[in-house]
Amino acid sequence: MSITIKDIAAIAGVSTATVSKVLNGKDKDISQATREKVLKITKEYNYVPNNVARSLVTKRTKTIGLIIPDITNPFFPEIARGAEDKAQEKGYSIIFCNTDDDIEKENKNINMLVEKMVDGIVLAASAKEELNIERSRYNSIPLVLVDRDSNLEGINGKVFVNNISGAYQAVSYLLENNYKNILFLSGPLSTIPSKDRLKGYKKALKEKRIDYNDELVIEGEYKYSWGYEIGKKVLDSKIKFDSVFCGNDLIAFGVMKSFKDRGLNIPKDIGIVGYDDIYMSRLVEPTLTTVKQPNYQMGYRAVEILINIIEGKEKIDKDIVLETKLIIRKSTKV
Amino acid sequence: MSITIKDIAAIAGVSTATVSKVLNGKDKDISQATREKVLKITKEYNYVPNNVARSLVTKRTKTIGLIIPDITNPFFPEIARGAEDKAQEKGYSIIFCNTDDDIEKENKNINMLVEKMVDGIVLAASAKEELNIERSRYNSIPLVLVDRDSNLEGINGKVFVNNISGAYQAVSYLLENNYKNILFLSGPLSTIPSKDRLKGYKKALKEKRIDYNDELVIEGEYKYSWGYEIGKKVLDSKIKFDSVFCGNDLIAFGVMKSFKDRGLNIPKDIGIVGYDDIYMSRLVEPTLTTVKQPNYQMGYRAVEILINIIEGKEKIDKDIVLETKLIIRKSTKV
DNA sequence: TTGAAAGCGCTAACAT
DNA sequence: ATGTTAGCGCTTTCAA
Repeated sequence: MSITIKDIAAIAGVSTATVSKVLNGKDKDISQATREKVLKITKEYNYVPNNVARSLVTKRTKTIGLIIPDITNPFFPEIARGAEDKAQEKGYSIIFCNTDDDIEKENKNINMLVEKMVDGIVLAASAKEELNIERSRYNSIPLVLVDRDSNLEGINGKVFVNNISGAYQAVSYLLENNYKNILFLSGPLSTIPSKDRLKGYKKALKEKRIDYNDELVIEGEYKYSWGYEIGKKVLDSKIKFDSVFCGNDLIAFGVMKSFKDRGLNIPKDIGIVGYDDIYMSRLVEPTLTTVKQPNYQMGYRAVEILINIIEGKEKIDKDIVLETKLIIRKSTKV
Repeated sequence: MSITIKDIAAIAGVSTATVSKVLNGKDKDISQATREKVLKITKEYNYVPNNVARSLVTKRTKTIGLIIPDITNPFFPEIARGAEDKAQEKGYSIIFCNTDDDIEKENKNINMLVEKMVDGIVLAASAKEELNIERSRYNSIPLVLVDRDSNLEGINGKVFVNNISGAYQAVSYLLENNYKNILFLSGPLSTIPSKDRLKGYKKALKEKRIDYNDELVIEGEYKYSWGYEIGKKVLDSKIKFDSVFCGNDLIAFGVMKSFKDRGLNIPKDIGIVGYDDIYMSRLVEPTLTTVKQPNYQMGYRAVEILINIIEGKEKIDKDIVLETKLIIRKSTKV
């Protein structure tokens, strides 16, 4: 098919070993003359190294697997981008797989990656906690978790974001700006991040010596539609509140819409804070105060750790917790 | 390290050829007994096939490269997802790379993919038209273009969307609903899709026997901020219009905001149509009438064609043009 | 400074 | 029904 190292060697009148050496920069003791000759032929014949052959002997594919639930969910592209940037920087490439939070797909993907001999895997685990592929199948390959925890064995690193302090920041800010009764519209409390946000909410209250009132915490879904419905309901109920902390931005948008429909003014009548800082948050009316997660950083750091492990620079397992940032906009009054 | 086909063969007391045959289902003439024996050992020892060794001999990596400008741009995740779904369906995996519309990165990525011996490449070309990596470097590997055209040589397939009819649909709809003077806020007219949308705009006018007035076409950027600024300007100008067709949804959001700031009612005073149907379009107030592009389909079909070429099922080069769909919401009156 | 040779783990004729 | 053998294209001792 295409030209190989053997052809180059023949043309140059040297051995394949020599060609390999100059091509890999292991040419300390190769004469300048042959080096140049080889390089010239290489160019001339448009030689393309075959990395699968190389991988077979070096046992390194220079590729890493990235498993996420769904690239279509606005939360993940930034993670993927961060991961790819770091990988590219280090000469690695990324195979990516979507799992749709489906354990079966997740296992299938892991298997495929292992068979493709990836050097490591970054996994944003499925929300379901039941996952339990026999880790023995791929025990030797480094695995770092991103965003979500998992009960998988043999995890070599974790990069999460501090959801407790994220919620804490948001709620404290509300409290400091004279909002007293903060409704918390949470996503499903089955996941750790959701639970942590609730913890942060409580922590902020406690610090300001405000009693926790569980009537003010409502569990729902991370969806616009739920925000919209619950917004109406809550207005019709006897629950007293002057502000809302939402589990994510979509819920916030939904709530906002339902409040505006009822003629309420945001932030004058009710303050609203979201979570995620998705692109839309700066476009809605009023613009949304929200908690920004360092998604790009998560992907980037995860791959960084992974490559360090792969290349033996990192000895011990490593856990990293990234901090969130409160983005203050117009849906809260100061 | 881990167990190989040779080990399995030794344990089972058969040859590697036999093991290979049963593992690959080429076992028509293998006795049931040995088949079972091999399979059992395979399970027992947790054998994982080494795909790089396999690829070296079969010359198939079962992986394809996906090159896009930026997964972080809301336009691309759907394409990526469609591509991955089709790939997975066919037992392929996807290596993905971001180019940031940077020719150099694009070339670097293509080279990397070629060296990794991918079976084919799906490319959403950079917006810049100058691209011209020597196609000879990877002449043999199938390449299909998605979304954007390119002057690359040796392209084996193209999957685009019909921007002419997309714009035509939008503008015709406006015209049919008694809007007379349609402002077209276009993105940069240097790209084919933008040019095509202008063509569609003109075509719709012509069909309704309305004279084209170039004062009503303004070229700008595909950004919220540009939409916002131009919206104000246009209101201050003497340009007469009763509706706006926007090059994309972001522009539409910007325009909408500037009009609402001036106390105009949408759609009563002015109708607005966007392009892309990004997630936000259904959340803004009023919800946005817009043109939906079949992005998922684009990715899906591109990989479908690519795999057909790879597997020799497709002989001739193939071009596909997908149709858009007008999503009617509340930013236009009926 | 260079080369011979072994081998990475697997597949695929071709024998038997 | 099973095994022998020759590679795939490359890297890497080790020897020259």
